[in-house]
Amino acid sequence: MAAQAPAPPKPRQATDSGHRGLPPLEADGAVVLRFAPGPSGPLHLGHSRAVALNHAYRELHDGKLILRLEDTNPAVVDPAAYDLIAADMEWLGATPDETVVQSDRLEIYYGDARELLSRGAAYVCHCDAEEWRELKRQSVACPCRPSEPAAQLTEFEALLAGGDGIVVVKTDLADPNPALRDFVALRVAEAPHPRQGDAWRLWPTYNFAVAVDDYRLGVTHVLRGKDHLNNTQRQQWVYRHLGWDEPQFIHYGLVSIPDTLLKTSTIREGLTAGEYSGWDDPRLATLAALRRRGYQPQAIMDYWVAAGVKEADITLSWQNLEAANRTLVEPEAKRLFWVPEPVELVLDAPQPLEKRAPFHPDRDEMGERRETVALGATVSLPAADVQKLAEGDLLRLKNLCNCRLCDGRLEHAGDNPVRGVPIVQWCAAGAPLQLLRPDGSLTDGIVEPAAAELEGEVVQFERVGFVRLERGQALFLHR
RNA sequence: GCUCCUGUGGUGUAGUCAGGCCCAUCAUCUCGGCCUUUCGAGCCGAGGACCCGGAUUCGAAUUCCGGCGGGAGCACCA
Repeated sequence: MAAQAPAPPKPRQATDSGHRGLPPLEADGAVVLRFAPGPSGPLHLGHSRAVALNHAYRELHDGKLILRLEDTNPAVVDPAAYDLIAADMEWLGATPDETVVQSDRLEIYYGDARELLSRGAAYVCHCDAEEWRELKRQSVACPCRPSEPAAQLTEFEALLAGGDGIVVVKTDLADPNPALRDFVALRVAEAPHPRQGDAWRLWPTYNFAVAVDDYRLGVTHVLRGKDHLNNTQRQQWVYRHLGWDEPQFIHYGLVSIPDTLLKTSTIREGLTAGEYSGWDDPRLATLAALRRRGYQPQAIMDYWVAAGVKEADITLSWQNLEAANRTLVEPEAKRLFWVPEPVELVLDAPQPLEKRAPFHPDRDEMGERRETVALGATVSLPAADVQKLAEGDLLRLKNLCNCRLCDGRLEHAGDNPVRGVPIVQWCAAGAPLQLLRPDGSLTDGIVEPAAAELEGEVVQFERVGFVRLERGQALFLHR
């Protein structure tokens, strides 16, 4: 007999114990969580919320976190994604305790499908897809639905061997919510699977595979976005049909991430069209791109924990995420002079001058950059700063000397800082270095020699912002 | 169209279940000041919110009713 309609997912109980951070889960034993992406590409900022929340709860309850790769649609599997996703999780500090791959588990789904069929809780359907949907819309059973379990099981074995058809989980056709009436559990996909070749032709759909796996892997808490609210109710039908105890379902609101392309399939299109240099193109919000620009995983994780698990939809604030990252990066970042759109001026000084500039203004132990500026040397200054200067104006070359703009040259005007005089970064020696911003724009500039030793590091270009140095270019992180 | 979720300053969040301790918390943000040889950091100060309307109550962000707004699902995708 078919089960009763499951109750809608219970709202999360607020059991905040007073301390900051996430409210503890209701749990009377071990806590098992899972992060379950489809391997269609590497992870992006949107995915990181699920990773962060599941990981935070694993830590809070000393539980277990499973990475489950949901690759039951051969058409959208990227073979490279399995490793990329694992690497992204590791970078975030959320290494899974266990990894399972759905395409390795087809026999398990078949077993539970047979059980559903034998209980009269599912049926094999050969109707035309359009007609079947239309009948559902009208709350009418299709002709395949009523036949006996024994006949259904025979149909199922036939379907495994060949032919067309689907396996459908019975729900309540009269459910007022059209999204909840009978859903497909298995369907035929003849395309070869990147990992399994043509070993299988009958593949489970998302809802069926998720229900089976969450139960069989012992998941106690299903933590995911609100967009799965209906899926939860569909999956609950499987639990009821098979007499399984349900995990606790928790849904957090949708996140909208402004000014950002997150859809993996769209990114992939841009990639094949040559629009992006790779998954880590700094214009993207993949974790690979953020990592490359110098984002610290902890900033991302902390951001999501602070956002919590409310069901209200939220908007990500880049400003706030940047602030979280800045507090992490600021104490460690060495300071460097980088001169954007440089203008060269001869510096007239009575003798060679020596620059002594600390790598960090608040941390002497990080050392300093020293450089001698020869007599009659040319220094580069930011064009924007030079333009603001009137003839005869006083200017301080940071960590070097004061000078005055006279006749297109800089005249030395004392060594000690003078209050109220604008202070600018400059370069005498130095190498050309372009700054690439997340909007894709490139700015030419010159960086001081000390940069050569700092490739790969997050540094601060004084008066410009934090950047990560690569060979031949700098990637803008944020102010 | 049907079904469901949700609404506290610019952003996120605490408080909402058990109405008064909330002229509302914290962070970020914005503005001003101090400090600083960076427009970074730090310190000090200020600014800014309970979607709207009724009802219940001595008292409502918190309860009830009605609006309005935002979002999602209705795939042989995940």
